[in-house]
Amino acid sequence: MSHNLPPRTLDRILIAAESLFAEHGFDGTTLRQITREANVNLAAVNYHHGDKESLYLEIIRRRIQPINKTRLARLTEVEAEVGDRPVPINVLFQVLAEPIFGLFGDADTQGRYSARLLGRSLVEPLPFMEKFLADEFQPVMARFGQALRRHEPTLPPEDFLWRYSFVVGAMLHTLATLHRMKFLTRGICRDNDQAAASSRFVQFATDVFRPGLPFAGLR
Amino acid sequence: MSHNLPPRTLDRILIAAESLFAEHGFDGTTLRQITREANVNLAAVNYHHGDKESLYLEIIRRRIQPINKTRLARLTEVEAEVGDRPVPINVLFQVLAEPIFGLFGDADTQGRYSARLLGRSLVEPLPFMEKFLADEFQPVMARFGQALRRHEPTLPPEDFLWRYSFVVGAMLHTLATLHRMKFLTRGICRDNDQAAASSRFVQFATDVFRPGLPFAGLR
DNA sequence: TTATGAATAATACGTTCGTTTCATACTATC
DNA sequence: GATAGTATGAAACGAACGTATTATTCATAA
Repeated sequence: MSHNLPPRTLDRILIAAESLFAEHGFDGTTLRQITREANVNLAAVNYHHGDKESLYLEIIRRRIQPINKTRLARLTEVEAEVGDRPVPINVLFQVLAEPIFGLFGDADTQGRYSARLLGRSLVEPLPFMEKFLADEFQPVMARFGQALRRHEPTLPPEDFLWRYSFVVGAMLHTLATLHRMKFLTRGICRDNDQAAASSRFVQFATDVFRPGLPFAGLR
Repeated sequence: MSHNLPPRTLDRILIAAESLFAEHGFDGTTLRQITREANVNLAAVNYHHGDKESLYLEIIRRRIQPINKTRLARLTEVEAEVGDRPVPINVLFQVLAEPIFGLFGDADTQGRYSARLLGRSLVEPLPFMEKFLADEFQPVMARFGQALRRHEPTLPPEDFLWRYSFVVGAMLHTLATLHRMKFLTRGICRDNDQAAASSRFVQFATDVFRPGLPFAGLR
C-alpha cells in the first residue's frame, strides 16, 4: 500500500545491477554481486523484481522505452515541420542517435553503463528478451526506415538494408566501446565523449546515406 | 570404445566449444555442455586444454592468428605491387575484411560460429584475453592504419580514428549478426551470405574513406 | 495503541559449476 | 608379451549459483 515511500532498495538494485550487467554480462553477473554492491539483502532481488531474467529485462526496458518514445515524438515533430518534403538525413539520424547517446550525458556515471548495456544486449539479445526487443523496436524501425527511404526511393531494398545494417552496427559498437575509446585509439580520442560520439556518428551516417555516393548504384 | 579416426578428442572439444561459446558466450557455456556435445568425457577438457579460460583463448587464437597472418602477407604483397604509390582504399579493406569474412565460406557450418565468436569477443573482450588481443592486433592495426592514412594525410588523427572506429564497428557487428540477417531485415537479406557481406562491406568502407567526402573537414 | 501488511534479514535448499582424483583402457616399444 | 606412457572414464570435491523459506523489523491505518 505504501507506494509513496522512497523505494530506495528497489532502485539501488537496479543501479547496481545495471553497471554489473554492463561490465560482465547477464551470465557473468551473480545476484550476490548485485546485492552486495547495492547493499541490500540477497532476497531483495527476488522479492522486488522476481527472478534474474525479469530484473534484467526491467533494466533494459526502463532505459530503452523512454528513448524510443522520444525518438518517435521527435520524428513526428520534424515530419510536421517539413510538411510533404522528406526530413533531411542528418535530422533523421539526430533523432535516432541523440536520445540514445544522450545516456552518456547523465550527471553521474550511471548513463555510461546504461548505454554500454544497451549496446551489448542489442547486438546479441538473450533468448528471453527477443520478443520484447522485436515489439519495442518495430515501430521505431518502421517509421524511421520509411522516412530514410524517401531519400533513396529507387535503391533496391537489399542495398538499402545492407547500408543500414552497417550504420546501426557502427552505432551499437560505439555504445558498447565508448568507455574504452582512449585505449582503442592509443590515447587520441577521449573516453565517454558523448558529444563527439553523437555528432560524429550523425555526420558519418548522413554521409553514408547521402544520395549520389558512387557505391549507391554500383552493384 | 569406438574411436573415430579423423577428429580426435582434442579437436572435437574445440569444435563443440566454439559453437557453444559463439551462441551463449563464455559464462553462458558450461564444460558439461561442451563435453556432451563433443561426446567426450568431462575431464577431457582439463586434461587436454587446461582450464576453461585456456580453452577459450585457444579457440580464439587458432582462428585469428591465421587471419592476421594472411592480412599482413597480403598487405605486403599489394604494397610491393604499387611501389611508392598508396594502396587503393578498396584493396586495403579487401585485405582487412576478406580473410575474416572468409570464415563464413567453410564447407561445413563451423565457420559461421568462428566468425560469430570472433565478432562477439572482439567487441567486449574478456579480461583474461585483453593482453593477447592487444599483442595480436597491434601489428595489423599499425600497418593497416599507416597505409590507410596515406589517403587522408592532412586529416586530424581524431577525425580519422572516429571514422575508423565506426567502420570497424560495422564489420564486427556484421560478423556477430550475419547469422540472423534474414530476421533483422524482415526476410530481405539472406543469412550467412558471406559474399554479400564481404563485398558490400568493402564497398561501404571504401566510400566512407574516399577523400573529399563533405564531412572530412566539417568539424 | 495495536493490528496488519510490506519490507528486510538470516539462512537453508537443491543444483550445477569448474576442477580434481584415481582407476581403467589403450598404444607403442622393447 | 610385459611394460611404460598416454588417454579416457566414473565419480566426487568444495564452492557458488538462483531461489525459497521463515522470522523479524518497520510504517501506517484503524
